[in-house]
Amino acid sequence: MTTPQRETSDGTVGRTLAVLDLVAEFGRPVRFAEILPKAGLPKATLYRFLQTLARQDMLAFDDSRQTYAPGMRLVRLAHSAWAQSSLAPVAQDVMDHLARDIGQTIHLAQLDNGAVLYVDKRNARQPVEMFAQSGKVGPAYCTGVGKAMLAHLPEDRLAQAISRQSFHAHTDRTLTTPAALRDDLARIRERGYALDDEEHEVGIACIAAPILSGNGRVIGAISVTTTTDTTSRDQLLALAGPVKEAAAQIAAAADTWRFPEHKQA
Amino acid sequence: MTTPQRETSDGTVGRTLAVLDLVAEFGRPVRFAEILPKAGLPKATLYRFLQTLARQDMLAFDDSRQTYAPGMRLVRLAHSAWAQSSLAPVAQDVMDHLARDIGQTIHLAQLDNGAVLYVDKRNARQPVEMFAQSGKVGPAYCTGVGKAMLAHLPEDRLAQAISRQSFHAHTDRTLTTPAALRDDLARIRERGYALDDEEHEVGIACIAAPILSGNGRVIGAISVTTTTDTTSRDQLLALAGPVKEAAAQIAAAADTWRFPEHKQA
DNA sequence: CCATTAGGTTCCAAATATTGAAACTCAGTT
DNA sequence: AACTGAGTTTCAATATTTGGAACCTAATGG
Repeated sequence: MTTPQRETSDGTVGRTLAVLDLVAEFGRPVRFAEILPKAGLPKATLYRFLQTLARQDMLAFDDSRQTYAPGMRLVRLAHSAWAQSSLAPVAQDVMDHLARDIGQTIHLAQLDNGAVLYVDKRNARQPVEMFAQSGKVGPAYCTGVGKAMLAHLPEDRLAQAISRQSFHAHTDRTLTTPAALRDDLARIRERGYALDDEEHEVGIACIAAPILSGNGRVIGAISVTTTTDTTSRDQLLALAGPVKEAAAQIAAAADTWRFPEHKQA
Repeated sequence: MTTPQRETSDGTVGRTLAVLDLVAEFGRPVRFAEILPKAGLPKATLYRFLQTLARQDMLAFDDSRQTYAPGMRLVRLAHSAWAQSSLAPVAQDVMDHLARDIGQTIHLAQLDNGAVLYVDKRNARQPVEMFAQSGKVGPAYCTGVGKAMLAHLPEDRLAQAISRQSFHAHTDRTLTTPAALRDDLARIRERGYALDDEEHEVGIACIAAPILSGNGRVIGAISVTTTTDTTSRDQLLALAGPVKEAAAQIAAAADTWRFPEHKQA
């Protein structure tokens, strides 16, 4: 039906998963009473949902503190998701090479509900930061990877994505209107790369390129991040080539990619 | 009702999540027909479950190939889980130090349903392997971290965990009986560290220490992995000190750990 | 020290969503 | 043209979910 209501979610499963999201959003262990008002569910119902999620190990309940936090089953499942549904495994080699070649922090991201979902990363120096970065979400309208992806979205999906942006002025260079953003997106399409010139964080700039599949759909983006005090704008722009090249390689790899055969006894 | 059928799991949510696990276990995109026999559910029911999961972005459905794979929402959620329910954030500094000091691959793991769940890792050299390692599960009976944790489980939970082990002889040194394992666990308790001397993979040895909370419960384990052709047994044993030390530090950090305060406008 | 409240938990009849056998659709075969 | 296998939809029967209200505790405070 054309009921533009919020047909929020389907069935018990949907409602329960919404609660899971809610708990995850807190970013810290939460108590029943903190969730209740935000959930908009009757006490008894929320209670049952939390119980179920906890029994299912989707949430971990801390007896002593009486708090709920996302459970380890999610980590297990996500490993699977990351390994088979993300661009990360396919892009691994390209990421390694690019990281070695230019020695800067690089990110691999995908678009997820209008937001940027980072799926892999290489740090300039440090050993890792793992998951600490993979799985993280960020805004699309003010990051290099975000804009690179938005720029190549078909109009309907773009409109939808834009409507979900919050347009918070993180810095005084942040684009804060759909119009300004659309202008930039047009430029990005022409150049083939996106710039985030301190739009998200002061002192941080990055250059990003979209990863386009054979049929022209955006399937992700890759970016190099630098600090303005160690890297000039020209130096950053000089990276456009390598970044676009890497994006193209990942795209090619993704088109070829077939799942490695598995078999278990 | 008094139909003591298979009350396998709770409600629709439980049954749906079981299907999610099932899909994840395949380790590759799967088609409806492949899932059906393993699910033990009526066609229509399985179909609805998959639909729901896909709509919820817990599964990604590939239109062209008609396959289901774990979805990106899991990656988002897992980030949250990892950041707040795992030992990883607390152990970060200790991991970094240990990695720097001994320059070998180190793992941080937790026990999850009788299996080892790796939650963090530092590679000897390479930039990363990310998620590729975090979220991975492995056997408990033949890995250093696994045995270190089993050794400190209270009897009831140990018995339960042991009953879940598959005791596959990965190498000719693998302990393949509960009795042999229990012997080793006793030794581990005495020494304070566990050894995996090519029990899981030929040419790979590791030394691991349990991470015990203030009240004596195992909350995880940490290990150093080496290859037998670059490191002698004595050299490996010499790492017992640093590993135990690191474990103790993580334990201490975990006991102190309070969640950093958050607030959003 | 009892009264009061706030955070949790349990009940249970009514309302609803789930169930799954069967029928159906849409390729690809034979 | 009839068949087959994979995937999708239907729909009445029925098991599940629902949530208001009662019920437990600790805590809090007067």
